[in-house]
Amino acid sequence: MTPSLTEENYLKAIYHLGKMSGEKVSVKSISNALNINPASVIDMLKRLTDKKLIHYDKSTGARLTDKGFKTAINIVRKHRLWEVFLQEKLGYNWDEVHDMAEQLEHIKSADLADRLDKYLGYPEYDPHGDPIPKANGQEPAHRRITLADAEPGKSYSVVGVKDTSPDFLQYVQRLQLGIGVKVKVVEKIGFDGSVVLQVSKGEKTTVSQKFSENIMVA
Amino acid sequence: MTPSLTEENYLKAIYHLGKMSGEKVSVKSISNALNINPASVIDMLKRLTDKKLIHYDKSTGARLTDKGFKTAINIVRKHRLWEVFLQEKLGYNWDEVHDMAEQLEHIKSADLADRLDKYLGYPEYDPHGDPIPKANGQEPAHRRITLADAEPGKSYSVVGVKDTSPDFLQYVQRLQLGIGVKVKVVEKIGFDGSVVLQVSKGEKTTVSQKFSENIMVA
DNA sequence: ATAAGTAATTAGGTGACCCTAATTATTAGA
DNA sequence: TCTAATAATTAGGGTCACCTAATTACTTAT
Repeated sequence: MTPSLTEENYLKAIYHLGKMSGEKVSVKSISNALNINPASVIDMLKRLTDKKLIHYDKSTGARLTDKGFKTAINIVRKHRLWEVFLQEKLGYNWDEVHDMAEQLEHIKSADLADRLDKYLGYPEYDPHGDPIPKANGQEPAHRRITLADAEPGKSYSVVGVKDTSPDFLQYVQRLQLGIGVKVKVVEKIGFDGSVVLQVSKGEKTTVSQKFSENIMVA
Repeated sequence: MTPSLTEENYLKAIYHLGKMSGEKVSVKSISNALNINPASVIDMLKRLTDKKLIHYDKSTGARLTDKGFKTAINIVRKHRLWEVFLQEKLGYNWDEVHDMAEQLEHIKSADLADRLDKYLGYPEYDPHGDPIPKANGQEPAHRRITLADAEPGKSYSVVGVKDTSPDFLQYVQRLQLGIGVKVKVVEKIGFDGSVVLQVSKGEKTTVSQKFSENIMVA
């Protein structure tokens, strides 16, 4: 049976949580990510287990099976392709595409993603700088660090963000930190981890550690 | 409250049924159109009535309220715009776009349809020859008759189809009856209503009355 | 006018997904 | 180590959107 929209969202969440922190994907973390009550999450984990899309064990958390992984990576692929479409073809901004892509990623069709991929010229990254998985499920390698881990004195290119909340994305835009924008790390303040930046030959700005941890650079 | 996906599908069905036959939209007709049990249809008609999206009365059938009409026409608009996109931009065939558009029409966004419309160059008709409602809800007028009502001896242009089942659409393609294709009505058989056609200077073919009732020409 | 068919409706379920409240495990701090 | 906090789970519901079976209301043909 093809997974329901809701099941797809759980699989995607488990995929993201599993890769972002090597740690176990707990009921709590899923509950937080999807804003769903822990009791309901347990419900769903049972169903996903029955459908052999995940393995679940209290102590090790949830892990995607092969089948579950294929489903999840496919959704991620579609999400990111649609994001590229919305930005490149329809002219949306960086911070406007997420919600629509969240819906578009669930469109079912044998080859829509592949056609879209071709139409867009086989893009490697989405507007947030995240790599777009290939049709075969392979995710292009990408070596990225956050601004928090960047070396003072060096220059980097912005390749993406971690946080995707409107608040954050709007602040990012105000700082002119688009994809591909050059950023020089002037200094790191030891006291609180703040980072002093120079954005594309402009003035110096200081951002918090929390902020810097959410900007991906390469 | 914004209507659920299911509610949207009911509204769309009521819209189509209401316009195709000036007759009343009965429980039975909705049940047939959506392949849903009459009892369930009643359920839903109650809910749609509560939400003031339709008026329902056994003797007059279901009718869309202003609010319901706006919702329905918007879905139709999105459906047809997406069909154009799938054919024009992604290279799908006439008979492949329906199922995907059926899903895409439910994507929620303040201005996605308008951006798509602009991107596609404000098309007037979708690949089936059906008119695309404008953003303000106005449907471009179009004078079309079915092949069954066409006059023997005259030539017409195919502008669309009524049926959208794969079986039908594939047969249409086999007969080379694309949008804009010229068709000469050679003769009508009185006995069973069959129609003898000549498709774009090709050979003569005979089609059933049932078939001819589903081909729109102008 | 009445019987037979068809349409509409009611009653009583079901499964998917969600919730709250209560309970049991687990983990961490004094 | 024992207690307090946190996480996981169970029990019991709720809503949406569907179903079957039974009943009631129309229509139509004789």
